[in-house]
Order: sequence, then structure tokens, then C-alpha cells
Amino acid sequence: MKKIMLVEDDKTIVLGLEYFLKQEGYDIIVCYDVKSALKTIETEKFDIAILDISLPDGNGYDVCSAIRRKGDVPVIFLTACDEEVNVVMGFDMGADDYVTKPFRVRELLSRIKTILNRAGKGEKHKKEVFIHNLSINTATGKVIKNNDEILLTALEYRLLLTLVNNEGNILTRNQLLEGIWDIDGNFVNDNTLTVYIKRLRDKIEDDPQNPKIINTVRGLGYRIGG
Amino acid sequence: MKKIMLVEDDKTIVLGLEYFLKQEGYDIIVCYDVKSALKTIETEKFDIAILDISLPDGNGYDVCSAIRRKGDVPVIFLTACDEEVNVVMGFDMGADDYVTKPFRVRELLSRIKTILNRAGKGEKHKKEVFIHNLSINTATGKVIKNNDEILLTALEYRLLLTLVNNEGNILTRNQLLEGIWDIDGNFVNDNTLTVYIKRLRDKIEDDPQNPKIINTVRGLGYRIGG
DNA sequence: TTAGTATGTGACGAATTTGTCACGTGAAAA
DNA sequence: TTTTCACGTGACAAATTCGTCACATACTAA
Repeated sequence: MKKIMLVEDDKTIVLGLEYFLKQEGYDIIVCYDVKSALKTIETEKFDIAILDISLPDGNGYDVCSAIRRKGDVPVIFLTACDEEVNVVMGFDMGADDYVTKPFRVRELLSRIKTILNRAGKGEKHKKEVFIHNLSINTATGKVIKNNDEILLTALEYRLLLTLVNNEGNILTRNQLLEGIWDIDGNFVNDNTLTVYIKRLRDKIEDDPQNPKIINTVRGLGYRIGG
Repeated sequence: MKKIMLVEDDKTIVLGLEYFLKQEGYDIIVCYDVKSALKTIETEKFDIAILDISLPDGNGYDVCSAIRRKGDVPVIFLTACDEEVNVVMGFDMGADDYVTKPFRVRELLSRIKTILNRAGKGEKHKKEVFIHNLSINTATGKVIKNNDEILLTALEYRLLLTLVNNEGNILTRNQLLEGIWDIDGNFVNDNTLTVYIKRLRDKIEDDPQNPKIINTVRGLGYRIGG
């Protein structure tokens, strides 16, 4: 269940939001002032923070800063209509969104959903890539083919990553050479790439003579997928 | 320069926005109806789309769908105050934000900036990790220290990744051994890990004798960060 | 078909990586 | 203090990687 920290001193708003968001299946932690919010940041974990800007003992910007120092939890500001100037400041402080009071509760909910979705997608994207019977885990640096781990050398791994990160696109020989052998501008023999492609194919392809993963595009370069 | 597609039939708004956003250094493509918007989507590249919901020959949702089918360009909806119900629909369609008319131009600008920033950060987040003066790019497999590329061997790179992916947590010697040398359950000499830690430190630390990046936690293991 | 060009392949020495050893060092327990 | 144990360090041989070569093969254009 996703947990929301709500920092707001207006009891009416708190009661309304608390009720509505709980209905929607969220877990709510309420703080009525900056002091207790800062304490909560230290002791509790939450997935998103909703901060009122004007609070009895300070303002929401300070709370936002504290959250930013701790980690990467998204923040939505609540702001009165006449605080327009601060909107820009809020965004500059790393707010993910803001909602002006009086606001429609469904609107706030939409924004929460969008932001939580976005955060989730970002996470998912960065770990494992699958191509044919190959799995590349960029978090561990391991490459698995048919459940067997393959040991790639540093440069073979880089070559594979470069191709995979441009899945579906042709990479020219020069692009690959620059992407992998660009140390100090010392370039290597053009044939070196051909040899590395072969070595990589020998390791990752089921039938290296009939490559299915790394395709040669004659006259242009190489391509994975597409 | 960032390019914005603006789809809006109200000429007053278009003129105002066009002027203001150009002042801010953006490149603007204007479409006055759905038909030309769909055409623009096919022929032009842009970084963000601002869509009015009600258009003379259809609505902004259709334009949004078309954009989503093509790629992952962020979308901001412009909506009249009385179109509340559609707000939820807009978010559900994958809108990144929406702004109600009449809106303050600076507010729209803030949102544009936030979203463009987020898009940029989102990209980075999944690729690059920064620790002290070290940058690890898991998309290219490159490790940079003070702007100089460091060549790590396959196992050194894995060891570094394992530690970085558990930033702030202590990893025991066994956890590290299992994480890196678990091929066929053939384990290596325990001292091997110590030696690899040293080799890694020699490459990445400014002062390998006083390691700041990889910390030894005596009796427990090693830790990066925290 | 033939010449010309692009890509594939086996082999090779130099360089690097890899795993281990023996020993050095420094912190904690007795 | 002394002992003990965990970790650090330099050196070493075997294995592997790296870049290159010479040659083989396959596609393309005339």
C-alpha cells in the first residue's frame, strides 16, 4: 500500500483529504506543522508528500528541502491562489507538482496517481534487458544465455550494451568504435570491431554462423533487434 | 534548443504564448486544429506538447493518443475551468500535467520547465550513478573519475556495481563473493576479495590508503556511501 | 562473370587479468 | 602488554584479453 505524508494545518482540509485518500486505498500520515513533519521525515518512510506552503511554525519549502536531502520522494505543494510568486520557487525547489487551494479532491488524486506511476516506471526501466534468449542485467553486469551465465570481457560487454541501448537502430562502425574505443582519441584498427563482433557472437549466439541477435547491415553497420 | 508543439485554436492565446515562450528561448510549432497537429506529429520532432482540449475539428485527447503511440513526449493539457471531469480523463490518457484557462503564463512556463527537467532526470537516473568524484554509467559500462575514464576489468566493474547497488548497506565478504564469483558454485579463495577491493581502490580512490568511496567495516564487510 | 569492396575468421605476440601466496599492518581481545 | 585475528599489500605464474595481421568469404555493381 502506498503511504502519503500530508503536512497541512487546516483541520477541515486534513479531515476531508484523509477520508478521501483512505477510501482510495492510501495510507496517510498527517503532520500539522513543520516541526512534526521534520520528525516524521526522519522516522517514517512514505511514497509521496503533500505539503501546504504556509504552516503555523514555518513553511512547506523547508519541509521540501528536508525531504530532498533524505531521498527522492516526490512532493506536491498545496498553495493558496494568491501565492502565485511562490509557485515558481516551489518548482525550483524540486517540487513535482502543485495544486492551488481551493482544489478539487479528484484533481489532487489524479496528480498523485500520475506521479506515483511515473516514479514506478522510472525504477522498472533501469534493470534488466531481454533480447532473444539473452538477459542483460545492467545492475549486476551479468549476462545470461539460456540460464547459463556468460563471461564477457569488459569491451565485449560494452559493445553489447551499446548495441542493446540502441535496439532496433543501426549503429555504424564508426559509432561503435567511438562509443567503445574513444580513450584519448586513440582509435584502433577498423577490423578490430569486426573481430569483436565475431567474438561476441561466438559467446552469445546459439549459432554464431547464423547470427540472430547481432545483425549485420551491409554497408551501414550492425543492429540488435528491430 | 527545446521545441514545443502548441495546439490551440484561440489566436489570442497562441500569439501571447508564442511571444512569451520564444522570449524564454523555446522553439514553437503552432497547430490550430487536430488535423494539422496529427500531421505535425508525423513530420516533426518536439520535446513537449501543449494541447488545448476543445479544438474546432475534434479534441486534444485524440492528439494526445497519437503522441503516445509515437513515443514518450510529455503532454500538458490546457482546459477551461468548467471541464473538470475531463481532468481525470486527461491524466488517465498519460498527460503529464494540465493547466486551467485562464492561466498565468509564468505558471505554464514553470510546469514546462519541471516536466522537461524531469524527463531529463528520468533518463539520467536509470543510467548514471554518482558517488563522490566517480560516475558510473551502466548504460555504456563506463566509469569516470574526475573527468578521466577509468578502465575496470569485468570483475572489478561487477564488484563496484554490487557495492553501488547497495549504497549505504554493508555487504559481507560472502555476499560479495556469491554476487561475483558464483559461477557453478566454484568459489574462490577468500583473500581474492580483499585483493580485488584493493585493486578497485587503487583505480577509483584519490588516496587508496585512505579510501573514501569503499569503506571497510571491520568484522562485517564493505560498504559504499552511507 | 568479374572486379571491387565489405565482412568473417583463425592465428599470433604483447599486454592485462586472474587467483593465489607469503608477508605486512593495525585493531581488538586477553 | 601481548596475542590474535581481520584486512592490506606486493609479487607471481597461468589464463585470458587485446589489437593486429593475413587470408577467406560473401555481397554488389558494372
